Amino acid sequence: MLSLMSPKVLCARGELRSADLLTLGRFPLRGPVNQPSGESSENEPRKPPTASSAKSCKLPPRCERSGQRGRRRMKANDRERHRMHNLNSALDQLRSILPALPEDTKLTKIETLRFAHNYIWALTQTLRMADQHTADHLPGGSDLGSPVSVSSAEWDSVSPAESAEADPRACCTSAHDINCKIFSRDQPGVIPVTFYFRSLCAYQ
DNA sequence: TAGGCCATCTGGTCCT
DNA sequence: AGGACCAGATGGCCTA
Repeated sequence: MLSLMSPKVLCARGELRSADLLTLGRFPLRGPVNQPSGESSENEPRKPPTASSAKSCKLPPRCERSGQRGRRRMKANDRERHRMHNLNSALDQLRSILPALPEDTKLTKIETLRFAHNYIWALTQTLRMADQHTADHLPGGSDLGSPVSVSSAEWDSVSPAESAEADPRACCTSAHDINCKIFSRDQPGVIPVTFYFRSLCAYQ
């Protein structure tokens, strides 16, 4: 049974560390997320800012502006709003494919990007270790160039208690772990390779 | 109440 | 000229 533990790095929120593997910034996250993905409150138009909220500029506030310049500015604002909505939609799509998040939580933008980065890194490591496993166990030596031996990798969240059982080194009860089981086309069942990725500090 | 996160407005810059 | 992109500023909302 192979087991890979990321180095546990205790750090205050906001510190950036590169040592952690697949990590989430915090659990629980902010309060319940009511809107489904794609209809988040982020996309709800907010109240227009007051005149004082407009950057202290030499121009009069929007409501007082007219003419071609004002119309251009309003069009540009609309485009910018639309652009940011598209960006948020893409972030929502990214959130939706990240694994094992509690349903009532929502990653912030920066957490989403960091988690995605770490997730990709972890999947890369998964494939690498699966190849190594195949090379070690199949007759005829290594076949490091063929990741096809792995048909899927299943990711679950593991409660802190479970993870502590699975790995007595797990000591941070505030963290959730991501458990990855590698399935193989070559062998029925589960290759006994399990990763426990600490989810304590997402920052790097 | 302070701090984090966010949407929005805005002007500047670059590109087509 | 107009659109895309960016970063700064601002205020609202929410949570600890």
